[in-house]
Amino acid sequence: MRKRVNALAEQLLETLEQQGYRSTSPRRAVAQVIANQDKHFTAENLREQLPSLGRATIFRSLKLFVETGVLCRVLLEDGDLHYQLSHRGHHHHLLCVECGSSQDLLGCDIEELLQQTSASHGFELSGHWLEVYGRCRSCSKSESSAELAAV
Amino acid sequence: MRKRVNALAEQLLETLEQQGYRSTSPRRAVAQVIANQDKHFTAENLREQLPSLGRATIFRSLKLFVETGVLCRVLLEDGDLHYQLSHRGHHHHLLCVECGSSQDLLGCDIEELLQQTSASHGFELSGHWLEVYGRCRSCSKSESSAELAAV
DNA sequence: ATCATAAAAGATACCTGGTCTCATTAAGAG
DNA sequence: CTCTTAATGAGACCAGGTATCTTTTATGAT
Ligand SMILES: [Mn+2]
Ligand SMILES: [Mn+2]
Ligand SMILES: [Zn+2]
Ligand SMILES: [Zn+2]
Repeated sequence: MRKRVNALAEQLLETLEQQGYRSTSPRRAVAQVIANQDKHFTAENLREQLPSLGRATIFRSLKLFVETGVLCRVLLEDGDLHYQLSHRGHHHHLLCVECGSSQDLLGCDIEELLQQTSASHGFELSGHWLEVYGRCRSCSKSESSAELAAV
Repeated sequence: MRKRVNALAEQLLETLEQQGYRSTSPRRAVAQVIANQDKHFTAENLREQLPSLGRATIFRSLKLFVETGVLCRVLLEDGDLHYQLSHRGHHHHLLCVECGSSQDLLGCDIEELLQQTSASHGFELSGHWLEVYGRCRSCSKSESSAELAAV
């Protein structure tokens, strides 16, 4: 599994290089860490794991990885902004309000619905932002077991 | 028109009172100002218009008006958070990226679509956040005229 | 009308997440 | 290997918002 992670980290760097950015050692370190992350994380989380990097560098590389499509931003229900490895291209997230896990919603089937609704308001659609909140499978499962136990 | 605004402002305050909050003079001032606003605005805008109020009071009353359903938050495409008089109940916004105007989208017809999609991922939907970006009727009109003119 | 009490205000310190500046370092193309 | 330019790190700064504490004020009970 370690090997896989390194492979992923290298892939992320390649994406940068392909877009003309240098592969510096801070960026390699950041790529390592985000490849290891299995949940969405904050800039602060990243900083804790890379205390030797300058703070500005952390923010700069986050921004860069977002711009190059490696990371995406995730808006939590409480308004907090997190980052997460991105499936390239437009997609949305199912965010579990219980355990904080997130699942990607790949096909964006609301686009055409939105298109219609917008048009009917004389509005020329150019984009949208959607986050979906709820309970993931395992959390709703354990909640129902808890309910049973409580009876 | 001034009379109407006052009527609106009073309505906003009544909403607070009905929910057990006191009608204080800072809150009356804030209600006046937000009733006068015809676009979404920031905490800072509010502060400029009410320089005599304490900064914390501005933020506290914004929060309160949001909680009581008088204001809603609007997430701009660049990530900025604005406030705006709210239609009560769940709704979304059509935000013009050109002129910054916003239009409410009242019927939330994506709910059932989302419900299905979530269910198919084993996800128990509890809420969502959606903002729609594009060009409003008058902006797309003037853009097409500009195009014609440029030929 | 007065009073007691709890809520709210205001000043101000603090916090989080992020940008700017500027001097220094290091990729990487030639 | 050298040169150029991008990138880094330190640190000041900024925006938006919260916490703490003391003083003020709205409101319900007398
Ligand atoms: Mn994503
Ligand atoms: Mn709204
Ligand atoms: Zn969960
Ligand atoms: Zn417009």
